Amino acid sequence: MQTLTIGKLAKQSGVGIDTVRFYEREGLLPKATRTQSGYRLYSVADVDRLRFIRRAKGLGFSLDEIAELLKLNAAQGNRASVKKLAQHRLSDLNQKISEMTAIRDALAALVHQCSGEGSLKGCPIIEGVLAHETKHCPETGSEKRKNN
Amino acid sequence: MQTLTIGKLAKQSGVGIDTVRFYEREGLLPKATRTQSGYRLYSVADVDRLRFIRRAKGLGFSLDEIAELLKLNAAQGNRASVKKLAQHRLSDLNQKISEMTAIRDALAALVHQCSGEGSLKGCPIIEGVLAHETKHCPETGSEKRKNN
DNA sequence: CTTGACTCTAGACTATGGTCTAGGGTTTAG
DNA sequence: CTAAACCCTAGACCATAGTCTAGAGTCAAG
Repeated sequence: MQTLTIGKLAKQSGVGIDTVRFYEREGLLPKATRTQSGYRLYSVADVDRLRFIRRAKGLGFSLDEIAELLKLNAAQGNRASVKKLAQHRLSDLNQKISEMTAIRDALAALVHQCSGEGSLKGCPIIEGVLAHETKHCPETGSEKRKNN
Repeated sequence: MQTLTIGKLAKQSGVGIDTVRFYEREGLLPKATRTQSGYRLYSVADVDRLRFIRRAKGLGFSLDEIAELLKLNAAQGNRASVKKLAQHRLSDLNQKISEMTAIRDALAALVHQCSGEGSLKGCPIIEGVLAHETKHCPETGSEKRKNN
């Protein structure tokens, strides 16, 4: 079984060297075995693991969620827990998509109304942003502990 | 014309006090006039400005973009530039929405295939993430300057 | 005049996901 | 043997958008 240095691993899995070390620190990759001089050694299984991480990231999983997925996998977890995680991600995605779509539609309407000519006085886009009632302000993030 | 202290301004515009100061530092609000003892003083125009910022943020503009919008407004910019900015945001949004939708569909298919029962061996979600070819990996952010 | 509410500053800290630097040691090709 | 290319560590730094802290000054009410 051939072993890889960190540079080869990084190249083969399409991430940066620093990223590999970062993932190790964060627990997404197990501590690598080392040569007597301290160099990390990897196997092709690690290439797969890194690719898994990349793809899961591509599916919008956060590193924390990916760690959980990998843990479930390693611990011979059951499908129910994996499915739950994936469903959670799915509804999160649906939520975000509908929020963004609402925003997109509001902005598109404004852009559509704007001739693109003349001064800013009465520009529908500027006015539109000024005029909007709080409808289009999804969580502004300032509802927690205002003015101390 | 009545003036407001920072606390009143923050309350009336629905942001935190620290946020007001932060926006001033970042150039989204002009340097406030001060009392002789150094307290910031604001007018109702500043309430409008802050509300503008909130709403633009709600429309997905970044603080940098909002600063640009405000600058255009202040500089009596023309509609063409505002429209350009808004269109840029719009296509950005459309791009993100379609990426997220593709991801959502891929994940939904995986979840749909998974019974939610049994061990992880052969779980369609895990296998799905492992099997995916690079199709569903939009910019992974590691194409810039890999392995130094 | 004191107390509490309010404000000031600079700078540290949060979360996310890395990326880069300095100052070394190691390995490999010529 | 030497130089390039590679690897190591700890810790700083990036962007984003704030949030919080410490220590001090100010303002209004009782």
